[in-house]
Amino acid sequence: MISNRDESKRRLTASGIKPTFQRAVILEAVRGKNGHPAIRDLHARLLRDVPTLSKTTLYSTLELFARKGLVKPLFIDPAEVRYDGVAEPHHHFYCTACRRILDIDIACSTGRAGRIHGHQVDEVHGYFKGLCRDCLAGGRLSRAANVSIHNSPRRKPHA
Amino acid sequence: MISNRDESKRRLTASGIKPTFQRAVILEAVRGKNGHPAIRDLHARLLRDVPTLSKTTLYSTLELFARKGLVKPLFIDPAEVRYDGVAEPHHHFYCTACRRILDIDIACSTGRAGRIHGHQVDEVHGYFKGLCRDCLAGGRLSRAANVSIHNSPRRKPHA
DNA sequence: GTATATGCAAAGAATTTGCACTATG
DNA sequence: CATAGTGCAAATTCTTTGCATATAC
Repeated sequence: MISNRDESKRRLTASGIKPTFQRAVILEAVRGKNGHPAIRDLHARLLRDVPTLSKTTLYSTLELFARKGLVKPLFIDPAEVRYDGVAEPHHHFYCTACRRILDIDIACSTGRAGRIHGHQVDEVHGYFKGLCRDCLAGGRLSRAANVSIHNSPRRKPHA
Repeated sequence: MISNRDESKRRLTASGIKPTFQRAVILEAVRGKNGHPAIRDLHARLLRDVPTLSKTTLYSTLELFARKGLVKPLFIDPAEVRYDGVAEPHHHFYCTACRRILDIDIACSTGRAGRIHGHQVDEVHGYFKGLCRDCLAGGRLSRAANVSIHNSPRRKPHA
């Protein structure tokens, strides 16, 4: 859709980022459905539209976006960094079965909390882990859940 | 101290773990001062006492401990997994300058929250990030803080 | 046109795995 | 003794880096 692409470019310009084709595509993807993707997900997904897109570009672009506040990296998945296209502070639920990350809409300490115990708090992350309701209900949406780094699944080597 | 070592062995036995020498040493270290160590920290620290201790053993032992509930892995440091020797639920502060992890003593959603939005919550992690009060006061305790994975420092390759 | 972005290939680090050796009960 | 734990070495994956090419303004 032209509108999404243009919307992304506008957003990039507004953040002081030169709106290249790749950046617009990437921003669009991080903000789109299938939220909270990992670099690998983005790479696999976008390769269809942009066959030359490299992981190098994904890494550098997402770092740039994070630096400019357009996306937030999440360290909730023990296997890899996931990216949140919604910059407004909110909490997250990580399903240890299907590995999806879902937004949690509770207000507890969500904002910049200022100071705690004398420490200057710049970020607050509420990470909830367990089984999402879809997996509880039968898990037909489940992806492979190879267990590895303790208590949490991790993608197994493709050995 | 013999008592700490014995205390660790007792703790291992109580958790149904065969109390080997290495395991006692490792448990002692995770629970001791310099809390929330990474595998690398433990390896460097323990090599003095147990020169043959391998990272393989550290990985497998800590996974075992986590499975038995003796320690909790923390994914707050973007660079590596850190381990908490205190299994009771509590929150954490990560200093982006000195990379220390400090316990945060607030009650917000600390316990097993049961259900949220229909999801079964098994774990709750409150991760606060910013500058600790020591670093704010001058940072003489600071370790090297090589920036990498966006907004948070990561140990640089030893290139 | 010139600075910046992109992408390929290779390096670097954390983590996992296979197998031989060793210590525990 | 027999089982289970330990450790070395190699493999795997994520992430970073160097440099040559291509693109945006």
